[in-house]
This record gives sequence, structure tokens and C-alpha cells, in this order.
Amino acid sequence: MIFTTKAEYGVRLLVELGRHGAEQPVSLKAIAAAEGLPLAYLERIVALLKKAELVESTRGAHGGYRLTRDPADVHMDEVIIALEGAVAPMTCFVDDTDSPRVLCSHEADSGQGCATKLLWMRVQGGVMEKLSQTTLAELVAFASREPITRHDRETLTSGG
Amino acid sequence: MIFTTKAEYGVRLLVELGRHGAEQPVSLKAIAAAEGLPLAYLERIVALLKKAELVESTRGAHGGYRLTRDPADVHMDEVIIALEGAVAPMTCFVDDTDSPRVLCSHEADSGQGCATKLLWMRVQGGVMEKLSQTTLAELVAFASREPITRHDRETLTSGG
DNA sequence: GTCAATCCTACCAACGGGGTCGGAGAAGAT
DNA sequence: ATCTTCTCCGACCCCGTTGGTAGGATTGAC
Ligand code: FES
Ligand code: FES
Repeated sequence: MIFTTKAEYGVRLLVELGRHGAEQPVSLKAIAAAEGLPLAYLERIVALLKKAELVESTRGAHGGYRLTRDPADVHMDEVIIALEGAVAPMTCFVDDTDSPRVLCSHEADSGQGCATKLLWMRVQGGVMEKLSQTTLAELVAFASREPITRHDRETLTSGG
Repeated sequence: MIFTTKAEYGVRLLVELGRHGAEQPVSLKAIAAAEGLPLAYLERIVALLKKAELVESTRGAHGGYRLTRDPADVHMDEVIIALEGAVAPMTCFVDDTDSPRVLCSHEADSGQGCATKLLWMRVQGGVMEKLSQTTLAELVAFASREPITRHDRETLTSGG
């Protein structure tokens, strides 16, 4: 599994926020009810989004969360990194202190390169590319229409 | 983490086989020693590759494993699927009986599409694309040279 | 002041990943 | 023939992470 439910629920939460305007905050309780997600768990997830300044909060009664930007300016690479930390194909890809590097244990072995590094880096590049090409606005538009038709399947993987 | 060590070790194993010719089989013991991997675990991994007919085995003394094809004809999508099962972004992507589908729990909810389906499908498409564009021959060539130079970094993510 | 909301930390069960062990065939070497 | 070296196969186990809960403290509208 590439992503955990943190990413799943977090994206759902953002889509739900994007569907409403940015004028009035939406409470987590409403979102949890709308999407059928556990409230207490959502609280922990939205904290990640807030730390990344993707949402802002209003406390107290009638409070809730708002997007800080226009959905068209929210790219999914930033969202996923906020929720999951960097997308790593393998444990040797670490993101120490917000600068992702590759701690390749087989690189300096005997004058030979690491057999898998090329593959993992390509895959990671492919994932990040697709993520950055997808905006929250697209997901909001996609979610707000009828369930998928056969005609749509072509355009799904086109990426941007 | 996108891939587990099954993929990692399995690819390493294939690269090691690809480095030797296809005439003489290589024993797992030799591969385990060369790569510093646990032998008993490799046995289970190579069984997956054999079931997918990517390698063939010779039992008894001086036995071992060989590639069944030229490394240039071995594409990584097939390899990874053999090792990990299909690459699923999320638990709702299942591959029942070798036909991958999406069991989307939010699709039929209330006339609305699933908010995350578009994103996951794009990501999965990106991964599969990169995998299928990479051949075992490339990895063998890449592994057999010096550790990565600054000049190489450009071409790593070009993918094909 | 009361209720509704965000915040925050600790806690917990279940699962899957990563790995070991012991043994049972198969085939060459002696 | 028997020994050694391999591939095969299933059961078993440790452990970190994930997904989720519990319980409270704080903030602000009414
Ligand atoms: S050890 Fe993972 S990329 Fe080299
Ligand atoms: S529930 Fe996962 S794609 Fe819809």
C-alpha cells in the first residue's frame, strides 16, 4: 500500500472544505458525518494540514476549518507530504529534516552502484509528478459529479 | 513505503542473475553472500519469481537459478507484480484473481464520485508506467558501474 | 456560564512485514 | 550407496506501524 488512511482521510477532508466556500468555517464534526469518518482520528489528521498551513482554524462555537488558498493552487504533492511525510519507495529513502535524501546502503560497497536505486528513483519521480500535476480543484470537480462512467476511464491516468 | 523488501531483494536477485550469463545456474547461497541477504528469506522470494516464470531452477549439487529470458526483455512491472502483487495506492485497490479492480466504497454513496479515486488512479498509473519502462538490462548496466556521479542525476528520472 | 468547537497527549488492539527453523526431495561427487 | 549440495515447503515468531479510542484542557459565541 502506497498511502495510509491519513492521506485518504486528509484528502477527503480537503475536498469537503473545497466544496464549501472559504467564507464560513466547517466543523470537523460535519465533515466526519458527511464522509463517515471517525472524528477523533480526523482531529489528528487535520493537525498535520494546519501545521503545513493548508488549512486555518477558528476555535470555539461555530468554529471549524477553512482552506488558506484557492483549491486550484493546492497541489497534491504538498498535501501528501504534509500528511504522510515524503513518499518513499523503500526504507533507504529518508527525509531527515525536510531534505529528502537516499541513504543507499549498497552504494559504496565495492565500486558498484546500487542495483535498485535507478528503479526506485524513477518510481518516486513518477509518483511525485502525478501528485504535483493534480490540484484540489480537480478533485473537488471530480467528486461532485456522477459515479465514474466508462467514457471517463481514458482520461483518468492522463495526469493533468 | 511503496515497496517491501520482497521487491528489493527480488530485484537484487534478478540483477545478480543477469550479471552472470544464462548458461550456468547461480546458487542462492552465492547470491545471498554477494548481496548480504538472508538465505532462508531469499528462498521464499525466488519462489515467487519462479512461479511467474521469470527464473528457472536446477536442483541438486551445482544447481541454482537462471533467467528464462534476455534481461532486455524483462520489464519491471511484471517483476514487481510477481513479487508484491499489484501495486495498490490504497486498500480499496484489490487484485482479486489477477484482475485488478477498484472496490470503491464511496462511489455509490449519494450520486457523488469518490473524492480520492482520481488521485490514486493517476498515481498508480505513474508507477506502472515507470516500472514498465525500466528493463532488467538497464538495472544490470546501472549496477555494474561506479557509484552515482553528479552528472547522472539528470537522467535518473527520465524513465526510458 | 454553558455549549460547541478546537487542541493535545496517552493509550491500545490488530495486522503485516521481515525473518528463522526444520525438514523433505533431487541430483551430482566420491 | 551415501554424502553433500542444492532447491523446495510449511510453520512459526518478533516487532513496528497503523488505525482508532479515551479523556481531558482551552477557546469563544450565545
Ligand atoms: S539501498 Fe536502497 S537505493 Fe540503494
Ligand atoms: S474508496 Fe478508495 S478510490 Fe474510492
